[in-house]
Amino acid sequence: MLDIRAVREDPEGVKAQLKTRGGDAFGQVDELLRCDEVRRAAETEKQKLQGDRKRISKEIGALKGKGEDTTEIEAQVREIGAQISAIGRQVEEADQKQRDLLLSIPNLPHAKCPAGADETANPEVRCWGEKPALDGEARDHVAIAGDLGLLDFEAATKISGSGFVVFRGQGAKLERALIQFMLDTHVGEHGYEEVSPPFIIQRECMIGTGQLPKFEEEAYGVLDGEMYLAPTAEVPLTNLYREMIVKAEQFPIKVAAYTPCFRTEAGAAGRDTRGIIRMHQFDKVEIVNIVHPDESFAQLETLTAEAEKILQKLGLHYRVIELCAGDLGANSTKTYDIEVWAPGQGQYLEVSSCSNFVDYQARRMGLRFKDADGKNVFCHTLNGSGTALPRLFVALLETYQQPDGSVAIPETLRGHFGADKIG
RNA sequence: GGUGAGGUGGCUGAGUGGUCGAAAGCACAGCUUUGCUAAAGCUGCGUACCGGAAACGGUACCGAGGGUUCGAAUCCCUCCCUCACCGCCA
Repeated sequence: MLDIRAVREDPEGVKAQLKTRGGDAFGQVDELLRCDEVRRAAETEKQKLQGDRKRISKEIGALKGKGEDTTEIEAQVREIGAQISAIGRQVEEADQKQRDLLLSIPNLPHAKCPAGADETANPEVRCWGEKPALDGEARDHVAIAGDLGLLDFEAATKISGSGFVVFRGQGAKLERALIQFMLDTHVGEHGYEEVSPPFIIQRECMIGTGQLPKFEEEAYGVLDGEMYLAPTAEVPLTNLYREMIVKAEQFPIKVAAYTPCFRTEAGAAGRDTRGIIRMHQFDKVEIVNIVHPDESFAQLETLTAEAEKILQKLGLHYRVIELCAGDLGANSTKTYDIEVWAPGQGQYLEVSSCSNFVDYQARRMGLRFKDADGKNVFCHTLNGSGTALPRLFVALLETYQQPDGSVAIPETLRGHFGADKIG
């Protein structure tokens, strides 16, 4: 949510920044400002009337104490009361409209955000490792896992339909080992607090982190839309601090969690249909930071490095790209995507998206801290996948496949997995 | 799910339908004094919004939302949450 004061102060600047995203969000700015003006005028009028009522009502009390007749003056207040409820409705209406607009206007891309309309314009920031030299043809994870009995698509379809998968045997164990390995890394080496949150989420929290109201169709609702299945642990983790005034000494707050993630993938039908690259339910370890506003951009570098560390430890080749303005998520001001190389796909797969939301989420959820002057100021929030599991699983299988059909387990994972190969 | 008790400022905790944004204590901040591993006194100390360049002024907020009333923390209704006991259950 943008700061209405900031929008009031520099409407043209805000519009210009929104324009870099493409789309038509900038058009809502004028509507927002009109609404703001109406709202404030009505608010001022209402407050004046309330002041009158308060004052005169007190007089009535005093007069009655003296036993005087107050019939006439009571009628006067009754009239003011009617005016207050009339103007009060206007205030409410304008208030609601303004809030709706503010909740749907995306964040401003940061000043140096690369220009561009879509993912083809995302610049590569850095690259780690090299594409593995495989003996023979690169098979894809579906073939590899099929031979080893790691994934069961038919069973998943029977249970839940398309877009789901059952991990079986060593596959299920590998999934579990990866979760453990990633959490251990973030908690043990990067100083995160480990969290195990609920997966069913209140609507207010989904609004807080920005999944709603804009992306309703992407979330699984339960209980008639009162609750939602978590689309990412970002939602419960960040909302841990909703409606709170944290202490500046707590910065940086670092929390990590494993959760399954549920997404309808509305609008993505037909994309990435082979294998487990795009699922309605997938596992992910998420890392969330809450920091002082002065620190957030530096912290984004740290957080991204922490996510990269997972891939480095597993010896997986990857690249980091920065999202251009046109590809940037609605809530984010700056995002790095980490893409791991998957030899069987012949392409890089996004396994992590690391974003700085500045105060956009904090303002939505009322997450503040007391600054040096004792003022309540909105924190900055960041998050990143650390990392998404199915695609990591794909990269692992395809990178470490052996000519004999087995899959080697990288050194760093053997402790968690309990073996040095599958098959 | 049932029954009972509660939800007041950072915490504890008073509160009569009108002078209550709310006593008192604690905590916290500043000042003063005496001095020494502290004490006493004084002062200040909620949040949001509106107006204002600012100083400051105003309005609202006593779990949430409705209602009664000229006027509600205080009366009525609904809901939520917490605690206790009971029932059920992984």
